[in-house]
Amino acid sequence: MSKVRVRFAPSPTGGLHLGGVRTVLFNYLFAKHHGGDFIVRVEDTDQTRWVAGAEEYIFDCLKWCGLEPDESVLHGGDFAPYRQSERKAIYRQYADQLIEAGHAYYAFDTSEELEKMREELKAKGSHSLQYDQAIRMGMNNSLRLLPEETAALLAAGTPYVVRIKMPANEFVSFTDMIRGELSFDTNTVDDKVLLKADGMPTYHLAVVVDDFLMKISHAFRGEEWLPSAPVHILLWKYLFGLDAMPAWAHLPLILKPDGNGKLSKRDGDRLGFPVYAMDWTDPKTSEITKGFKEIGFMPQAFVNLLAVLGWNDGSQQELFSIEELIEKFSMEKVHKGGAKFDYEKAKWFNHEWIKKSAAPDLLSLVKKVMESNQLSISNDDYLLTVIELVKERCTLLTDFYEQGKFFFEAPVNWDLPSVQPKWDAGKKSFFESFAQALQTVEIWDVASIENTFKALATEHNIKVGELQMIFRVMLVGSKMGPGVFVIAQAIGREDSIARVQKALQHF
RNA sequence: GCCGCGUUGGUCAAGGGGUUAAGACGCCUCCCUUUCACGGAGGAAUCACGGGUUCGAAUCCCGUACGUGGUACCA
Repeated sequence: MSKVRVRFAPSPTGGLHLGGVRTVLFNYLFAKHHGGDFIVRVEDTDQTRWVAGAEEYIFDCLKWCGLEPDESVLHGGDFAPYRQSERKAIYRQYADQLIEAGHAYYAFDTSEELEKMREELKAKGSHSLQYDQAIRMGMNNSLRLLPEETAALLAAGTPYVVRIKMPANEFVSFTDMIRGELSFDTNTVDDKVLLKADGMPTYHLAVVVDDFLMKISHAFRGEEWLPSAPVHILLWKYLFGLDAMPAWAHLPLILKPDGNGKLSKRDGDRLGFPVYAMDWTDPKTSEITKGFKEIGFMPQAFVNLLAVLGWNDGSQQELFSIEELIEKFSMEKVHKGGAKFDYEKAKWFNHEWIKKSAAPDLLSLVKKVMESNQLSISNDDYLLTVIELVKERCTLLTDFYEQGKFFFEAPVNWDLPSVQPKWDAGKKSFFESFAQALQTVEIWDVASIENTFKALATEHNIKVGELQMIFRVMLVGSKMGPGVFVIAQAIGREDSIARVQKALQHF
């Protein structure tokens, strides 16, 4: 087998959807598993849908995910250009070739005429509203027109498109790596537009031409492309021969969690979770759509959760590093059916990744979180200690602020409702003595602080438990966080004493 | 409407003729911790339906239902 080469072909029309990232991921994993190349080709043939900044944003997302292409607009490569708008001239000759061979034709129908045609079909109660063999001889195209008429129209500069001429009574079949043998009746497929009036190819032509020219060995895309697969297969047959055609796999869709249909950005807004990989700002409306990155996901977790949405290796393993995924991934194990996205499970993956990450690997990420909350970090070693102490209770990276801020700042208000019912003169006197005792603790560590605390409690004849809760609220402000004595040790002697004394004035 | 694809607990899923039908998320109970998590022990909950084939179907076949995608000079 020749070298494995796969491509992801986004169109720069907006934010990068989770389903898009998963398509990237499956492409990437397959390529790397087989020692092949991963190519990103920008499909910007629709100028009306082009959005400023979208292309750059897509590459930023891939970078964040760690799924870097071997070849692309950004990375270069032997098959440049990688932007279809820059390849415009290439497609025309293949369209001409198809026309000459009788596999395609010129169509001069205006959009009004097309609309009228569909209206009429509908009125007649037709089952199909397609531009197909049933109606094409009644339309304004080179199939019906005399050659002279066509030539005259072309000479006059009449706008036209090129359509594929779907053959009658044929079955187009191919093997899908996920679904197996698939077969389509050409009678049910329409004469798709190949070249638009502006001279740009549609997806149908461009994907076939570029996959050939770029020596793509395996073509993976979403399930929504299945119905037009016969068009692509036929184009391969007419243009380059079926032997050169890449192997296909149509990936299952990612569905909305609650009801029906493909997951969309709207569902995220509605249900309160991100759908895009990173924050996306609409250049027209300046509206920001939240991304997984900014919400607090680790890229490893994001990649992990996407990988197991529609794929698993048959074992019970759920946590995979990218290296393990590359090793274990196989297209045959990808499911046929779509999967509903479950944000709760997504968060669980992130939680697991935070727990299993070593503090130094979390350092810069957590530092950013702290700093974006106006908490400046001057001591990395101290932050490392804090990370180690609180990471198991952080589901999102952004949780590190709530879970860790009291290590840096004394509380300004306290959970008084929990303290006051238990607060009395005896407790007050205990803490006064305790603050003093802390001055003289010789070695400032957990055991010494705890021993001092407990000995003093016994002396004052008060139950240790109640005292501990109050001590916690003094240090933290609320009933949360790691062990109290661990916190005391971490924040240090001066700070611990100061917090107790300050609390004493407010309780 | 027409064409295609799909269907194992609420969700992700293993299992591809004989299983008490794994596991995970979430939920509930308990233990640990006089905090919150982590961790641990339990629990409720599933093969869409109807026909075949077979000694035996979650597994194979056919229907039906439901879901979903396409049906653009969008990708």
